[in-house]
Amino acid sequence: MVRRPPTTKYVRSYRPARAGPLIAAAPFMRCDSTLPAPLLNAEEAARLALIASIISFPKGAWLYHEGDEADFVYNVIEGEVKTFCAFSSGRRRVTAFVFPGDLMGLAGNGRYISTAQAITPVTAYRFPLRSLDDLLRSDSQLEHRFLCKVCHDLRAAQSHAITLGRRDARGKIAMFLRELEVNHVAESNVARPIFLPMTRSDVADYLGLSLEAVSRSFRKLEDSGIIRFDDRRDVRIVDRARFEKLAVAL
Amino acid sequence: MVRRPPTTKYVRSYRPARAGPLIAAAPFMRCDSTLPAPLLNAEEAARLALIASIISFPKGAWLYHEGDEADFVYNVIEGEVKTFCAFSSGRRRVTAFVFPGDLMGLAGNGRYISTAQAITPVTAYRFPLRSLDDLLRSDSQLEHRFLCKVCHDLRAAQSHAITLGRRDARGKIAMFLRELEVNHVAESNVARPIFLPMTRSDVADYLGLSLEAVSRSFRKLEDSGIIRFDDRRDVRIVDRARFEKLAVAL
DNA sequence: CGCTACTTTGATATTTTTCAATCTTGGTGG
DNA sequence: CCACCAAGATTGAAAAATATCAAAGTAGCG
Repeated sequence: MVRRPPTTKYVRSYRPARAGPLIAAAPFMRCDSTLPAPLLNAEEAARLALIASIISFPKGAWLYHEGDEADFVYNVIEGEVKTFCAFSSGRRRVTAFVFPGDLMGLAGNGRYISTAQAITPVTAYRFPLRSLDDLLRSDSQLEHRFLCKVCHDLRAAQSHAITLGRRDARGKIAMFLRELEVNHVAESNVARPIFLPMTRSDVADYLGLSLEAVSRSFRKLEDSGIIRFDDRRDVRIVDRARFEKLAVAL
Repeated sequence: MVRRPPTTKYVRSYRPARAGPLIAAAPFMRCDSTLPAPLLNAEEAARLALIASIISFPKGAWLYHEGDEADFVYNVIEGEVKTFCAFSSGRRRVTAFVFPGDLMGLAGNGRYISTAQAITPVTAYRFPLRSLDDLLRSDSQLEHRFLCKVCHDLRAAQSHAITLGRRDARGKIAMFLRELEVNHVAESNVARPIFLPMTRSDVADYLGLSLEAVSRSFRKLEDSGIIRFDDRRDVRIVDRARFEKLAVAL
């Protein structure tokens, strides 16, 4: 029933631009900032790089499929990915948007629990699960970093669940925008519009709304003067105070 | 604004009935079963027990509060706990129900991200975060177990998000019941009614519904002959086929 | 045995989903 | 370089569902 295009393979063998994987997460223990920060130091990244290859995917490519044997874990370097579950009704539920610094494919117990598709051209480190498992078992320090990252992702998933629990479309959209914004801030401190690499339909599947509701909510927010679209993919928060009032979990 | 009863402290210093903590999770790597299974062997449990104390809480007690310094991690031995976020509107969102074999309090980055309250009398192992962190750093094997467990919880949180994404109350209820049922099966293979330790209001806050919608959905399912209540807290699946049709993510 | 907290049930109002049609935009190829 | 095409996005009107408000019914606990 579910269409299953083959997993796209585009191994590029160029040299890493960086010393190694960048894994971002808010720290596990007490710390000043709650913002995601690079988790690995140069040496740790280098150890990881030894088992990694770099792989690139064009926009729309499938990285892996729900139910497939989980052979690889990915660490996104550039671009954005969505992970989703597709149901027999044709409906989809997006479980996460994956950004640079994030891990993907780790959550499967032997098999991937969701399908991953590139929503922009993507470059990522790819770790054979087998090698990664061996490495982590023998490298306690590195394993601790992974534990931090997964805890971070768990928090993010719970936060997503809180967003989904809201019953007003505009509130969901506001919380979603703020989530994206935090990501931006983490990347650079420049105040720039929030970039929406995903389609309205993806947003709908992520927030548990119809795509029409997403479209209408964006419009209402813009008409109220709370946000402003530069174009369909770039939004600015115009009225911060009212925006925050909406985005505060209700 | 938010009422904040003091964290209840009832340290009981009896000897553990078991050799040590029981942490349940579906395995990380490929494996036959996807059901949660005990993750620790006797030796691992013993090592953990060295830094643990056993603590008991009466029904309704607060284990910790959102925003508090995260000093302890808990492993539930008996009883059930809910973790939730309370908002200024007085509304609550239940992020998880915690059962025996589960971990709690691990996800905070220095501070707890939710409030934990016992919904039945609870007994739990309590690990000082500081000691646990030291132990995990020095005990790679044990750390790997924790990584498995957190991955498991991440999957569970994403599954929760999928449930929340549904727009029909009955479907949400069905998925919720199945989630509880899997938990039961893991505990023992006996076919017995599904026990609902939480209130309808808790269920509503977990599923993003009003408590009236929860009540009505239960009734509709019972009137349709799909489920049957022995009493308000014990449900049986009467018509498995139709139940599964509902519970399949739509 | 009575109180209190939790549940159920009913009627109404609000929202969103659906269904359908139109409009944009980005990409392709002539 | 421009026109065309297809996927994505918007908008409108009607229908369905849940939220809300209000009141009455249960059950558990001391």
